[in-house]
Amino acid sequence: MRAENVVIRTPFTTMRLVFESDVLMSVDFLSQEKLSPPVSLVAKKVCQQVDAYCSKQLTNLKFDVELQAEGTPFQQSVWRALQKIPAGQVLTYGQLAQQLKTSARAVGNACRANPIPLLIPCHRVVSKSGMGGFSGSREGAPVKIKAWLLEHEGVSI
DNA sequence: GTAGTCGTGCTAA
DNA sequence: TTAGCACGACTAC
Repeated sequence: MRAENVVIRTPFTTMRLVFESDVLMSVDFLSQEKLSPPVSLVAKKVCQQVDAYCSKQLTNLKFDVELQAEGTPFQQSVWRALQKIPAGQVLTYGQLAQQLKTSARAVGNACRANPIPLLIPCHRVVSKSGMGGFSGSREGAPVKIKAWLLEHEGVSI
């Protein structure tokens, strides 16, 4: 299996994208790491699209890259619903739970398990009483990244 | 208004 | 089976 780790810098943080055989497997946010430019055609294309997103040329990210987010059937259904939320629009955990006929906490759990934040836009789901968490955390740097992304898309919480 | 409590749906161990 | 969650509703003060 061909694996590729790409580390790029964005205006909000440094991102690591992990590809396996031209399929994007996971994305994580790093405070600091040596950059590692994309090599494969697919990785280059994704990085260009992330750049375009960051420079507001393409705030509504629709990546034509294959994603493979591994999770339970329930998590997959939540992630599919997340990908349908357009840029600039946010839903609360409760609203999304209502759509999926489940509970807000269950949606939060699925969001926490999202291995590909940004491309699966879990930042567009917020708590009824505030920002909610991001990237597995309810406070600190991840939440600041979430705030940046929402502000970038023209959403104020 | 806000802090505390509990119900909820789901996952992982 | 049980503990732990990126939540929300309800209650008491």
